Amino acid sequence: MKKITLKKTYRYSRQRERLLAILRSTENHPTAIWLYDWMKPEFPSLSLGTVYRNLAILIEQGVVRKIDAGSTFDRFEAKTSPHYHLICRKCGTITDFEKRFFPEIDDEIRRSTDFTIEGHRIDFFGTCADCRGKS
Amino acid sequence: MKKITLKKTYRYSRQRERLLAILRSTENHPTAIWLYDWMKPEFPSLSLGTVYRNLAILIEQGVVRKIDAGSTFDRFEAKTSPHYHLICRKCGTITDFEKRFFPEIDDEIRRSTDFTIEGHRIDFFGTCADCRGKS
DNA sequence: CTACTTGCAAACTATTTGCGTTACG
DNA sequence: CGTAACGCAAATAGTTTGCAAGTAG
Repeated sequence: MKKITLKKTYRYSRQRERLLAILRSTENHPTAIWLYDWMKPEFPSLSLGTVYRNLAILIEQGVVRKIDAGSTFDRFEAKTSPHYHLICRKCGTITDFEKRFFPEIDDEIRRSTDFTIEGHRIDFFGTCADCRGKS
Repeated sequence: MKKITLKKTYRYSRQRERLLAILRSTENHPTAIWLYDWMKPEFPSLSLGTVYRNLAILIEQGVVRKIDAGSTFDRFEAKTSPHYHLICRKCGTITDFEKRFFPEIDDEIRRSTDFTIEGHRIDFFGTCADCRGKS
């Protein structure tokens, strides 16, 4: 009696296509407004609501991920390979760290808890090279 | 020419003392309102602003930590030993996972980046035992 | 005494939503 | 054509803040 995950279909939208393209082409981990400002010249009548609605859809599709970095606002990234984040406490910059040292970590936890683990996140907090110099 | 970390002193407050005591005595990872509701009987004129202000102070003192669990609201915990979180995607419950499998992880990253690492967090996402049964 | 903390209420801000219009399929 | 997606603006919701009054040191 297992429930089949229903595969919702979404209609094509130029705005959403562009949104994903931008997310995929940037090294940043943009906020909603950053994305909005970036798209605005191309879509003069774009609204923030549309950005948020499409981000939600892309997240549901599993191609975009929301990041909680302790800020008051959300950041987003196009989901690619698993990676970790280096979050600077001074300037808030998030840098990806591609190499995976601990691919076996999920299994390790699975063995010792009664929790169905789908994935994990590892974030490192500290000071980035740029900020270290500053007083 | 290194800047000395200034040690700000805080005046005693019954509300703050109680707040910390509650945070330390609970297994939950409470929200601000949960704490507010819990304290209200003892401090009938308590305001939410006071809860938030004191949480900020306790965080600055390093005895309380804010948790980003993907919700729209913040959760808090009294900082004790380092541990990981199991976050249930269905009910939002956060369970502590005390055992540390990877104490050496910070050093491992330090060796390969130009980032001053102060600490890290590891959160696991999935479904808790209670929610697994539900359709 | 004096200045940190509180309670109250108003302000803020990021995000969400209702509604009439546009446009994909 | 039917209905998902849009733009717009108003609504939410969690958190922060200004100010007058209370209180620790």
